[in-house]
Amino acid sequence: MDKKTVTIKDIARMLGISKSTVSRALSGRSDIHPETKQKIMALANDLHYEPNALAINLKQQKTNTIGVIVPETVNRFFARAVGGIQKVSDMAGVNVMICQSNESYISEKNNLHSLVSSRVDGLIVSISSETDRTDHFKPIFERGIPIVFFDRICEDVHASQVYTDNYEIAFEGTEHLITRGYRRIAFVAGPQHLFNSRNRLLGYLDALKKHNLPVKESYIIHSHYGSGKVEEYTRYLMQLPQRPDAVFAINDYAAIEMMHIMKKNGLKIPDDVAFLGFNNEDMCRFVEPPLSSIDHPAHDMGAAAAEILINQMRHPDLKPESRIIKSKLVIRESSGARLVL
Amino acid sequence: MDKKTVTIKDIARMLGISKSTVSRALSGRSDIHPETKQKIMALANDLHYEPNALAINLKQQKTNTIGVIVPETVNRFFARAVGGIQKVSDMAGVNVMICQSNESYISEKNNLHSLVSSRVDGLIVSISSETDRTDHFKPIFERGIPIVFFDRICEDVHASQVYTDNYEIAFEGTEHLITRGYRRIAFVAGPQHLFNSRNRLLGYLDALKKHNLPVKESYIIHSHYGSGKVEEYTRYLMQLPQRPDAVFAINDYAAIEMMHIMKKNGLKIPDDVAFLGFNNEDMCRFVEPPLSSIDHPAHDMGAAAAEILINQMRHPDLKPESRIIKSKLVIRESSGARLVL
DNA sequence: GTGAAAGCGCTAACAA
DNA sequence: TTGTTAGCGCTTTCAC
Repeated sequence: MDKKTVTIKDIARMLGISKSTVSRALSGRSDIHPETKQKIMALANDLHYEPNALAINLKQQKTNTIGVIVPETVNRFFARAVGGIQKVSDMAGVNVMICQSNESYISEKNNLHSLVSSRVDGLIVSISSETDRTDHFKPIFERGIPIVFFDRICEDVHASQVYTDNYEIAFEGTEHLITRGYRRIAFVAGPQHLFNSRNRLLGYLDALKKHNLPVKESYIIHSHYGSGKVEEYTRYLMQLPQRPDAVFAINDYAAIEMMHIMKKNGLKIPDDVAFLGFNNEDMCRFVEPPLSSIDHPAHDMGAAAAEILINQMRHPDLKPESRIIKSKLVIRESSGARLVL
Repeated sequence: MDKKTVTIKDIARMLGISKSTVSRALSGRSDIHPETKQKIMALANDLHYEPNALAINLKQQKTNTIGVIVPETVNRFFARAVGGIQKVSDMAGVNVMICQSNESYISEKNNLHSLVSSRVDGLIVSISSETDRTDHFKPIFERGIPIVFFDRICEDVHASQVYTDNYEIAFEGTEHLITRGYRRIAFVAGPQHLFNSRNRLLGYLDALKKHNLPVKESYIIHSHYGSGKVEEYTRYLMQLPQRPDAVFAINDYAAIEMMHIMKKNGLKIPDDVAFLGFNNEDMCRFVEPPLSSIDHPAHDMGAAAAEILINQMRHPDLKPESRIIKSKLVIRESSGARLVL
């Protein structure tokens, strides 16, 4: 069954010419007789010749490929970001290799080495929630492989970065809840070694301060992404002597599940408890009541990251670039009803 | 900046030994002096040596990598399937390259050639909704590269297949609606050149027949995946002289959006209209009322596909294998309330 | 236990 | 316009 794969050598032999001529024809060089080229192309086609990218890339010392490491694409934020990366890359004619760290430091490291071994020309990375050190990226970046971190960025590597205005939008979201009359605002925070999570928490805290509201440690939940502990957190919040009257959650999944549980326990949304999520998933529109959320422009972030990276791959002495993409507060009914006091 | 990448040759020179010895040490051969090995490993580590996978794979004539082509990972079914593929592959120590066709035939073809060019040792594919011919797979499969199609399989290529009991589960779902007392059951079908869609439609039709219900063409919507036309379909169904009293939809997104629109138009779910979706997305639990759905075991399908493929990569003369994974009807309130007549 | 040499498939000087 | 040759980084016989 395993018909030997056909190479330029085979084509050359069959046509009684040299393999350089075949190579020239196949790679669209001009200095070749039209007729010869014709014959070569025809035969290549007949034989279903597929160029060996390994050989080409080895020879060229570049792969025209960018490596992508994201936590996981079941998280639609990252799926959409990858979509943005691929769109821009396709336009530019560069290939993309996607890896998932599954939120694991060790997988992230493995992915990284595997991509570098495959000699990708650049990297786009959003670090795993477990990753709290950066020694794996440094030597690679210092060797001159351009890296663009996005969303979950790596602060102490002096590479390019694409992220959102976390602080500002968390501030704005919190302030929105406050002006709607909510006073006991709980915050479901992400891991604090992540730049994003830290800044969002800061925005929340500063908004409280600005409005002279007390900061209560008991209202701040330090969650891990996808920890499956939402039910536990909800129960905890509901049994507090002073139950919160609003929840600002690190992502929509947590917000929606929490809202669902509270509803089942007889709480009215948003009269008893308001909700505000993060990411503005499609589902926000369809839950009852529709969930207010922060529109986190995943696709644009991916696209921006790819733009920056491809640019750097083509102009290696460009300085690293930071780009901030604005997110947007989308107000729906889950935080919309209570009157201003 | 661009410190030249270090190769075994560099290490050999620096240590005053031959590159074959370095190679032997690095690839964990036993016939090497412990002390020499020690020195080599230490230096490799210091220099952050990264083996060149291109060179290794070119030499070995294999890459220990499987190529995956899925329509799109923003579709969580495929994201979860990829998760299953990666889990099994990781365990087996093989690499995975993921491509997305974005439901486009031409992208699928490009992905395919790019993966073959990269000399993947096998392929796992779920074809795009646009793909209605198979000439691109045939020559590749015939050359001896093992392929496993999953979910959206390619019938006329005699490769391995992993799919669900589409006919049976659609039959069961339809029958469930019938026994709950629904009589005018609309069906949102997928593209009919897809094996899945065709069998699901058959299951629906046969269930109607078994219960002596008339088949109405006007109740069958031929949709495309992700067509963004749900609103149009919904309006169409609602204005029918005999409005359907149940909708069985090709996926949960369509079902949820449709349900949402009908609710806004004053219809009671499930009293006026029942809903049944496909895929059992997490969100089914959180919408109002919770959506009944077909649990489509995405992760398991991916895992099975990877198992079969890896097996075939290791034992090239194995026959293609077909595996059917059972799906499951999950009944929730959206189809649960009406009494049996 | 180690080295020399050939070759994986391809491209790119350089010659002719 | 075409052929010859060297070499990308690595593994793997075959000698020693």
